[in-house]
Parts: sequence; structure tokens; C-alpha cells
Amino acid sequence: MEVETLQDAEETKNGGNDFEENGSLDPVVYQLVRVEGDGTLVPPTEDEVLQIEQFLDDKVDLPSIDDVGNVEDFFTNDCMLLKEPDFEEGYSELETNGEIHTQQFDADLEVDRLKPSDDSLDIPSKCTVVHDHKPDTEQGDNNIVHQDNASTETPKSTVLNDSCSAEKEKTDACSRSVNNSSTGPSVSGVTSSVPDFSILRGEVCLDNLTIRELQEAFRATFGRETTVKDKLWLKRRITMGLTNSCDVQSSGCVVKDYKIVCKDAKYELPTIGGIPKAEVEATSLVRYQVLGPGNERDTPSCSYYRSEDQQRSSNRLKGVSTDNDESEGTLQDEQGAAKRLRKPTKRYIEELSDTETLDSTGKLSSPGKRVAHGEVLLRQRVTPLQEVDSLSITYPTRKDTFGGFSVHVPYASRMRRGRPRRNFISFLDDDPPVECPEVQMAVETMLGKDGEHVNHKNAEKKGGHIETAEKKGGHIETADNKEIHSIEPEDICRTDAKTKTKRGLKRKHHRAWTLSEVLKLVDGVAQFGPGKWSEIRRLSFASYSYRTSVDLKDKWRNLLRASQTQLSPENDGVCPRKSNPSIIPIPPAILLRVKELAELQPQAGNLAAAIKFSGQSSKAAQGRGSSGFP
DNA sequence: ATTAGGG
DNA sequence: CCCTAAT
Repeated sequence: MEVETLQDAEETKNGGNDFEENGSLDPVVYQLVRVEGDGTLVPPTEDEVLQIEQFLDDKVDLPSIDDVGNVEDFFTNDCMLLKEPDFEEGYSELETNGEIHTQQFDADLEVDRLKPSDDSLDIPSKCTVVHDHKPDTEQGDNNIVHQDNASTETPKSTVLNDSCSAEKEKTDACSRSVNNSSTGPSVSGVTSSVPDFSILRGEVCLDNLTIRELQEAFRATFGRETTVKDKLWLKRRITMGLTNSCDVQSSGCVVKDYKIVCKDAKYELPTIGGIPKAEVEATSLVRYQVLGPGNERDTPSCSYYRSEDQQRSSNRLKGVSTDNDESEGTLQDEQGAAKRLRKPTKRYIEELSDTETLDSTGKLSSPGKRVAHGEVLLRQRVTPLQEVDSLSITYPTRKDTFGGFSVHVPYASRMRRGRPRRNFISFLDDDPPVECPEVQMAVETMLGKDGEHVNHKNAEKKGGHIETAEKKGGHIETADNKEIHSIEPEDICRTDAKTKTKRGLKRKHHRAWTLSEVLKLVDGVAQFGPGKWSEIRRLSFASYSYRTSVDLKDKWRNLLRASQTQLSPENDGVCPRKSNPSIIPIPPAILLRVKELAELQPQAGNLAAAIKFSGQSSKAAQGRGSSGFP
């Protein structure tokens, strides 16, 4: 599969910084397409969209323009270009060992990339991000010419040698657009060539390689560039990559058939806060294209590698010291892979497919959303929650999303990785002024944390607000979908069908049940009986406009389950689920009540009577102070 | 419009 | 949470 992300148009005039500050600018727009064997572009499959989407969600940091290249880089790259012969030697030497196709660098590859075909690249998958203006023939030509010039125009080449600070790969040079003064330091610098995997074949004694070769090997191993000049680090890193092991000596390593045959020796690598010094500056170069046999984890590989870089770079920029450099990369890799490999739920797919149809109108993602910069992303709603009731259980929690489920987790830092509601596309397209998201957020923060004790009035008021806002939004959306876009029939049908309902397919915002809500529910059940959910909702949940009777019913069901599971077998108090410290179990006291009520119900058809005459439950219900009544 | 249940 | 059949 080959997925390419084409950049529609780069409208960035000045650096990427201002679109960082005001996300509405959308300086870079990506479109997902699939590159067929014959080089034609076709819309992506849902799966592909999904993958990319997921990636974008996870690694929101799109490269800012200034991340990519600067004048210095170009000089550097030119230098490297000139060093080619030097490198070529070792390269071909290794080549003989390997059975991978010879791959040419520079212009040839550039052409390959631009004109994808079932050619020499014996590579399972490749992902590229290309700028629309990139394929301009003149640029390609320029590149080639440029290269030629370089190789003939030798003057400086002889001077610049391995000792030269420029340790970048010549491929960089060629792929840079020459006339980039006009286009600005565009992201087109991301063009890349195929790593030379042959370097990794057979027995590789990293010790014998030059820095350059090491870098190449690095690229072949990890699919990304590095400018690190630290041989030791490179070797180690490569070995780690090849052997999938963190336990690698920093030198004396021989990798044979992807296994380490380490001799010995050990030094400390020059690092900055656990990070290889050299690598600190190495991350500015963003490479999108990653292809790779060596890359076991499939498809999203490209993104994932790139993101690794970015993540790390951003970490560094923020001065976040990474605890363990060695394993960091690998670990992150695995984690990233794990996350990304996770199979999407049916519903998620559906939602996405919906998005996809909208995407065909132009944009897949809005950088405004995707490009979440630290501050934005890290901002989390921390809501110290005070639960004061007869149970006197206090849990400082904050609302969070965990694996798709919102839960209250103990006060602890964790990034919120919510994905933008897919509606935001329509919002963007048609009705920017709609302030639903904000309103919702606001309300969420107010209500999400149990507005109960805090401010009933406010909560109520806000709640009302929400509803109107939502309805309004929904209206607008459906209308727009119908009238403005001429979307696929299916879509129209859907919206048509759902038109009556507010906002077509939008999923209700997940709201974790708070303790107090649970209590209210329990009380409500105690008083009105299970099944009287509309009643309970009306009376006990007047201030929680977002809890429908169905919600109550569902929650009750869950509570019942919990009470049975979590209570009866006496599970040592340990949550049946993996003792996830961030999930606060429902206090046994509540579960007990639930259980009582549950046992109580089936017998007594008339609940009110049951309550009245059941000493325990009445006591419990009253003890709680009839919290549910406004 | 509500409920009950399955997903 | 969502969806739907059954009330």
C-alpha cells in the first residue's frame, strides 16, 4: 500500500509561527491520497484514512515550517553532495553482500518518488508527504541539474571532507528545492530517498563504518535521518534497532543477521540529560518518507518514525528530560506501534468513514486542530472533586479520557487526547461562528466536575445553554450538509434520516459518571424504583441535562454488574480489571446499596412500599439526605 | 415517549 | 454510549 499525503497548497508566507499562535490560519493542508501502481492518485480507503487520522490524532505536531530547513542546511547539504564518491565506495562494497536492489540516490530517487511505479523498489509500503508544488518538473530538473553541477563543479568538494561538519546525506541536498527562496523554506525538504537497507545485510561490523555509513545505516534501520556524528551513539543506536534490543554495548558491536555479536568495550556517550548531544540539533530535519523492510510494524510506520523524531525534539525543546535515553526510542516505538495497531472500534470506523466523505471536499485535517502545541494539548481540565456526602468519600479526580472511555482519574497529569468531533469540519467549512465546542467545553468543565455542590444554578443555567447550543449546532450542520455540500448520496440519506434528531451522527460527548451522580441515581432508584428512569431523571437529575433516562438505565445496569462482580466474590478489594491505579472504583458502600436495591426490586413490585418497610434501604435512602430533590 | 436489552 | 424493538 502506498499512501501519500499531498499538500494542497502552502499558503504560508511567513514562518510557521503565526499559525501556531492562531490555529485558524491553516497554513498547511494535507490531503490523503493513495498512489496506485501506475502512479495515479486515488482517494484513500477508509482504512488508510483511519490510520492517518489516528496518527494525526496521536502525534499532532505537524512540522512547523521552520522545522524543516534553513539556509544553513542547504549549504550543508551541498557539501554532502560533493562528498559522494567517498561514500559511494563503502556503499557499493556493502552492496555486494546484500541482495536488496541497488538503489540510487539523488535525482534518480527523486524521480522515482515523484513517479511512483511498480519499479525497483521492493518495498512493502511507503508513505510520503509531498507538496503539491513539489512535483513541478522544473524543480525536479533543477534538482538534477543541481546535482550535476555539484559533481562537476568540484572546487569545494575536495576541501570538505569527512571532518567537515556537514554530515548530512547527499540525498538531502538533492531533494531540497533549489529555488526555495521563492517558496520559502518549504516543507518540501522532506523529500527523501530510500534508505539503503543493504547496509544492514549480513554481518555488519559497525565499528568499521564511517560516520556517514553509520548514518546511512541508521536511516536504513530507523527510517529516519540523523545528523548525529557520534559514532558510538550511532553504532549503539543502530545495533539496538537491528537487534531490537536495548541492551547494547556502545561499541565493539557486530550485528550478524540481526543479532548482536558484541565484543566488548563500553564508554559513556556524551549526552545532554540523557540525550545524545549531537542528536539535539539533529531533529530539525523532518523526513516523512519511511520505507522499510526493516520495519516490521506495518503501515503507519512512516508517521510513527517521524513522530518519534518530533516527539523527542519537542521534548528536548521543552527541556523535558527523558528518563532513559537508551530505551526511549525503542520503547516509544513499541508503544507507538501498540497504540497505532490497536484495532478501531466499529463505531469509530463508521464515524471515520463519515468524515472521509466530507474529506473529499478538500481537507482531511485541520492543522488548527491537529497541530496541537504543547500548551494546548497539555492543558487539561483538572477538577478537584469534592464528594461530601453521608459516605464521606472524597476523591480528588479529574475527568479524563482513557482508551476512549472517559473516567475520573486521580489527580495526575495526563495528556488529553481527545479527537476533534468530526463535526468540526462542518463548523469550519460553513459556520465558524458556531461556538458549540467552546460552550460545551465550558459547560463540561463546570458540570463535569459535579456541579452539584458547587453551583446548582450555574449548572442548570449552563445546562440549558448546552442544549440550545447543541440543537442549534445540529440544525446548522444538517442543513449545511444537505444544502451546501453535495455529498455522497449515502451521506445525504443519513442526514436525512437523522435530520429529525439533532446533529446527525454526532456522538454524545462522553461524560464520566461522577460519584455524586451515581449517588443520585441510586437514591433515585431507591425512591422511585428501577425502571422509572424518566422519573428519576426529571427529579433527581434536573440539573444534569446531559443525562438521559437511557443513560440512567445504562448506568444502573453497570452498577448492578459492578456490584455483583466486584462485591460478591470478595475480590480482595482489588478491581477485577487490571489494577489500574487511575481508575477509581466505585465505593463499595455504593455498590452495596445497589446490590440491596437490586435484590429488593424483583420481589417487591411496588417499590415505594418496599422502601418504606425495608429498614435498611429506607435508612440508607434517608441517610443520604435525599440529595436528588431540587 | 419510555423501557429493556443487545452491541 | 448507541441503537432498536417493544411497549
